[in-house]
Amino acid sequence: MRFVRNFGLHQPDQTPCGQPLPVSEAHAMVEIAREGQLRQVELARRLRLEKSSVSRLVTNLVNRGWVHREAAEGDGRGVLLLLTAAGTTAASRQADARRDRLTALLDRVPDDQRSAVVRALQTLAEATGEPF
Amino acid sequence: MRFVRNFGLHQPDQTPCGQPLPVSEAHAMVEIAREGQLRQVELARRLRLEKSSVSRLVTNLVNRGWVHREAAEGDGRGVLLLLTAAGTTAASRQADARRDRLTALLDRVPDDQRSAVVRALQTLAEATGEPF
DNA sequence: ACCATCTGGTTGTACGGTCGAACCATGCAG
DNA sequence: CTGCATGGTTCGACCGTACAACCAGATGGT
Repeated sequence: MRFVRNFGLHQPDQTPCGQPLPVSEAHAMVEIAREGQLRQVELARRLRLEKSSVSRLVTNLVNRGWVHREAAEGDGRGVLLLLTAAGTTAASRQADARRDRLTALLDRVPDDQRSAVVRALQTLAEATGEPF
Repeated sequence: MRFVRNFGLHQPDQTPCGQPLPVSEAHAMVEIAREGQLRQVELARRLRLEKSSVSRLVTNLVNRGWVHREAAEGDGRGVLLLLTAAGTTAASRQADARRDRLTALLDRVPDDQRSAVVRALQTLAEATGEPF
């Protein structure tokens, strides 16, 4: 709880890393950038959002010129998401901001605990991987 | 990011611990319960919220019958927050839910890493204690 | 003692993220 | 072919938050 508050995770309309970007959009960018291309339904699954929310979210990203919607091959219903050139640039800029912010954070934890903290967060992410 | 999503921290209108309660209200209850009494301005500082948001938030808690507003002694402007009897009950119920949820989460991390995870989160909370 | 300034709270307004439901089109199995 | 499931979109509503304007009580300098 303290970490959520202190880190600014309670305000969904801006990144804790200083980017003027809603948290969910930033997360979406990370997922799409990581995979190169992503089905919209898969994005919803990863972000734990309803498909309607994702539809809007993606529309926002498209309006920013970062994402391109494309028909998924082999399934006439699906939508495939890809980063535009501008999107790739934006994603790496955001990654930089994230890295800066996280190193600034880690600078404030004792040296001998840094790796433990990082490992702990990975462990937590895995532990929450599937509903419990 | 994965942890935030998986744990459900991205939806502010319900607790990740299953309580039908906005996250910020739950956090407020924790703070008030911990201190016994709390100045509203101090609650805003801890929750990292604007005073206007806190004013509304507290009004909600009052409407639930959980919190009692009282004039702060020694300062005619201030408001002192106290839990009602119902509020104390609710707080402990929420604490139970939180404990259950967190032990369920910890059950999914390897035994030899549990204490490390808990310690890491404490470290992170401290590291973000003051703006950086 | 007075006035300007600061501080704590409240209210009005606007914004935006999320969900659920209704709807449509496409895939799929019987 | 028919019924059901799946992927997306749009609509409506809800609610948490910030910012600005405002008020009242506190504070410090002259």
